[in-house]
Amino acid sequence: MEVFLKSVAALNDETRVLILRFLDTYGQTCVCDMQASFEMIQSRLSRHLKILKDAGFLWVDRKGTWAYYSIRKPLDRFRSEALEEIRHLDIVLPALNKISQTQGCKL
Amino acid sequence: MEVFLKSVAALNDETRVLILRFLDTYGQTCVCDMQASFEMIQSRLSRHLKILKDAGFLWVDRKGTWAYYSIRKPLDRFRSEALEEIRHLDIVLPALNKISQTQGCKL
DNA sequence: TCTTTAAATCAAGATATATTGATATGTTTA
DNA sequence: TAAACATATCAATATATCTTGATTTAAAGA
Repeated sequence: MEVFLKSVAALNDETRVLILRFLDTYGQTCVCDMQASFEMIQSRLSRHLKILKDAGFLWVDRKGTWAYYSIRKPLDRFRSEALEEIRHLDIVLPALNKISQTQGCKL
Repeated sequence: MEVFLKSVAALNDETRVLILRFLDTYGQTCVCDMQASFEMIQSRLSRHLKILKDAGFLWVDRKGTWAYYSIRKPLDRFRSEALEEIRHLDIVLPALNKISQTQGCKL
């Protein structure tokens, strides 16, 4: 029950659904590029990423001070069904703003 | 997005997960039997049933003053996957206490 | 080692959701 | 039509979650 409710709680927020859709669309992305793309303040984004990670949806790859998040694979059945549902939602996704490649992550 | 989040929000509560499992296990049940089975105060149960119904998980059949709730069929893909997941959770379900058949719903 | 940078965590306030007890609605029966 | 009953809704409080800004951690480079 705990694990199921944790997955559901993670899905129960529009911001996190957008993040899942974003990562599903653009693939592995570093935190600062997500910050720039979503124009979201760092602590807020970080918190949502943690919740999604702790609920088993995301994987983090750390390189130095940078953190690259991606959809965890494989997802179990329920989580991948949720993702499939999210994939078909009519959402306006922000463009991928890869500031990391140009000016670095000075935000 | 709205509809998806409404489904997810409905699932995001242990009591409601129990109710879904209960109705999936025992089939259509009247409110007062659920009250008796869960030993739950009436307004609380009624609220949770409404949330599940409004989220598309339940169907209500009214006969006079009585209301019989059941899992709505057919469920769409995401909702039925959620139900399938709930079906496999390790839950201690209360026994079905059919007070409606013996003393009526005097609670 | 000191500074800079990226990310995570913390604390406070704002917002949303759950619970309870009281009241309202609507149907049946006396 | 009045009373009893099953269920729904409301109002107040309690609890949980989200947002923000500040602080902390940890890695890299000067």
